Amino acid sequence: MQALRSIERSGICGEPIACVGCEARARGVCGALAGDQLVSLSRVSDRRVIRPGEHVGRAAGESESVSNILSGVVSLAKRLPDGRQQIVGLQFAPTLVGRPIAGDDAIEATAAGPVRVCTIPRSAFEGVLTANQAFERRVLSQALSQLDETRDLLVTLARKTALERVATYINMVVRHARPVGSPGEPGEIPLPLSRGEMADFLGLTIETVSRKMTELRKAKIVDFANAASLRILSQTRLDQAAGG
Amino acid sequence: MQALRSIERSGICGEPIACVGCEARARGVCGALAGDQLVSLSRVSDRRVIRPGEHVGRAAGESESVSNILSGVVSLAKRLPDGRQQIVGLQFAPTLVGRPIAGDDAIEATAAGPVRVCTIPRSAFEGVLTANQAFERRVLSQALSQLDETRDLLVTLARKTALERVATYINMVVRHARPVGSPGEPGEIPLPLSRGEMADFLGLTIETVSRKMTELRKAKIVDFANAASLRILSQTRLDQAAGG
DNA sequence: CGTCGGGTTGAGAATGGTCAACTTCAGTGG
DNA sequence: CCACTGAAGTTGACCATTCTCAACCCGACG
Repeated sequence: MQALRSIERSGICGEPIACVGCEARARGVCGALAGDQLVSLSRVSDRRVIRPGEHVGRAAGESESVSNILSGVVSLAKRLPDGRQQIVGLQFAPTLVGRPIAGDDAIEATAAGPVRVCTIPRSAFEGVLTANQAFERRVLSQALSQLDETRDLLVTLARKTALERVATYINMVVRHARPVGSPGEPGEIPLPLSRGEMADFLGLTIETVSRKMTELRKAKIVDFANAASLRILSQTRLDQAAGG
Repeated sequence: MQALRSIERSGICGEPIACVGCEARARGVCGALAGDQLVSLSRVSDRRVIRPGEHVGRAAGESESVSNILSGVVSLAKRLPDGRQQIVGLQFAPTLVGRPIAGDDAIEATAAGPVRVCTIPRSAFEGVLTANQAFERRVLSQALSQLDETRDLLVTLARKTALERVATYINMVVRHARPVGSPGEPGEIPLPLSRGEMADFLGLTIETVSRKMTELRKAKIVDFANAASLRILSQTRLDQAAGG
């Protein structure tokens, strides 16, 4: 969780050094920012690395904040009073974690694997939200995308079989692993979640996830030597197994 | 689907007649509008009544639009290629139905019971979104609320038992039936969804919903003469049955 | 009075959960 | 280098919840 704060500017056009080449600037909400706004935001923002299993945005009693994911995967989990829990979303770079505007939440954002984030106090974030309408539009757009994704996940959990859910998850990871143009068959794809986290995400148990992974392997749809990565043997049949 | 278009203004302060006393104006996104903006929006908006089972916002080959629910309940459903379907959200007044900004959707918004809406062409809606930042903020806020609700539903479907889901649904209806201050034990509460729709919403089958309703009745937690409404006998035990 | 849609109830099947044993592998210390 | 340990993963046997299929009920409506 080392703080890499940088408030220097790069020489050329006044863009803060921390923001040069940043994923959030290229494709995330910060793309709407320039000049003074970017500089003043970068002055209060804080780049850090979150270790696997640590919470995002609640580092050591600090106040409410919003974080931009720069790399890695963050899981959002909710918990029922009796302890049952469910991962309600996985977020990849470059998306926002944390409430952009006030509201009760009770969501746990946890780093699945190492995650780099750029954290901004919520007060500062809200300031930019109000000062820059293009920024607010991007936040709205991102919220709507997350709504869509959450609804898709809802259908998956409510209507798909265990095998379909596992296949759907693998497909989801594959889509994020190959950023844009998809080369036919890549090599080993790292799985960001452990079996237990997959179970939490897919509304299953560890045992069922394990069984269905084995089933996919025995059906020669995927193959893997270790549990944490795999290789797609037939994308077609994987899509089929994912059931839409 | 009668069109009740009204572009007249009320005498007093220039508020369009159609907007006087409107739910969407009191608590919905239109609360951010006044004067000319409200007038010009009301000029292109269209109040109509949607009959049960009809789709919202796709009336007879019209272009893309956004609708504000004035009264009634709208269900949002997604469908898998093989026909399995799932209701991914229920929306009550005064919330927006339809994509505020572009994006692919494939969601079916259907009236569950009679619904009154105020429909606005998306182009006009986007115009207001850009012209009035308070309006955009309300849209963002509503999107975030929907995200929260969808995540709650996700946990319910992924982790709760059939009985808990049915009880959770009843509680949800109760909360919307008693708008604000809840008088202890009200009378008959109408259930907006049929058993089949409840099943689609809760990720169950009609038979299981029916059985669990019976179970709740036999346990004297609720009571009902007809299938379409019920009476709460013990809110405490209902909360308990809903499991958080 | 018959039919139709929606709802309820029952019996049996099946999917996924539970509990428990076992394997694998990384890390540790002899 | 090897044995030990603990965490993560796999596999198996059994069980429970929910689904499937089918019959039946009931009220609305012709």
